[in-house]
Amino acid sequence: MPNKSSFDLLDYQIIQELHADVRMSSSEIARKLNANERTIRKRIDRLIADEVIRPTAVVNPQAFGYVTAVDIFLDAEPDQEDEIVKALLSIPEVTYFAFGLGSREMSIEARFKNNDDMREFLRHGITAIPGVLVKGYALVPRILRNIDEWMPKKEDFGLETD
Amino acid sequence: MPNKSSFDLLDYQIIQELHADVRMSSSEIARKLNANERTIRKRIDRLIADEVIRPTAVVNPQAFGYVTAVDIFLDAEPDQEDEIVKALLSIPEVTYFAFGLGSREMSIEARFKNNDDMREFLRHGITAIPGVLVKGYALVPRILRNIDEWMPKKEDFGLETD
DNA sequence: GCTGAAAATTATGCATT
DNA sequence: AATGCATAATTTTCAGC
Repeated sequence: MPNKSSFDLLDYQIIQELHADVRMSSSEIARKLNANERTIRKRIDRLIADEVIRPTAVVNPQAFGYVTAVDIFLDAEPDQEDEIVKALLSIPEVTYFAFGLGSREMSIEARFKNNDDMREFLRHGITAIPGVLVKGYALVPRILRNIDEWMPKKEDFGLETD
Repeated sequence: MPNKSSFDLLDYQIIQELHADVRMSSSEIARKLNANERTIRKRIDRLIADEVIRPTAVVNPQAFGYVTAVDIFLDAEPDQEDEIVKALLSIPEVTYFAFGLGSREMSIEARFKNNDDMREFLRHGITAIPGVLVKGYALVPRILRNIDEWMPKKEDFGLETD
């Protein structure tokens, strides 16, 4: 079956390199991949412009003392969805925020420096938002992988597996 | 109350700039912050060495056709924890993986290109791992924030709020 | 821990295929 | 879409404060 992916081997290799070290210079990538520096740069620019990759500095919450994480499952009043979304996104402790299937379902992950802060948030922080009900929550003692560590498969670039 | 944060205003500003655009040159950051380029570079190197920030290219699953996400809650046989962790981390579709409170509890988030792939994973992919039981799962139609977008508060740098 | 100055490296703009 | 070339900008190295 022919693959009509819009990416090729060079894209795959560039993304691999940038994923491992986004500060690597285009010249060095070009050297490693036996390609022209100008070509590499244009590819990188296009990958960024097309929002295929987003170069950023991911901040480690633990370095700032945020050692506790909790997943919170919410029931949100549909009439106030816009306000609720806005309120949740404005909370700095919220590190993840997603909609569930039903129009009322939302889930967040939040980080805290200690159990008191977490408890305070669960009891007074989150419930202070009008239209929000905490359906349940679960402590998350250890996170082993996050989206920023994700990489597509080789096949996603229209390439055969090794 | 005096704050004994190990970070200062300059660190805060540097992280802000890099978070917004990690490709920004040290020279440009220095210009924006009225600091010396050498100073900025050393600060950046230290922030990276101390694992406060991790410069990377976050890959957008949607750009590769991964349009569906599902949260899966697992019951894992404690005796086989090591093997299960290894197996889960080796699955490319898994974009999030965390332990729950109990020694048996794990949760993952996985991405798929379509519902068939997701269903296949739920019915045969995940359950093929010895010692793993799917307790439940929930579709995630839309994700509004992820950890890579997180930034500490100004107070976390030992600074007053505006 | 911060800064200076020269050398090496890299990025950019323009043109060509 | 990829590349060569000249110029501008940045990073690096070594040093001193």
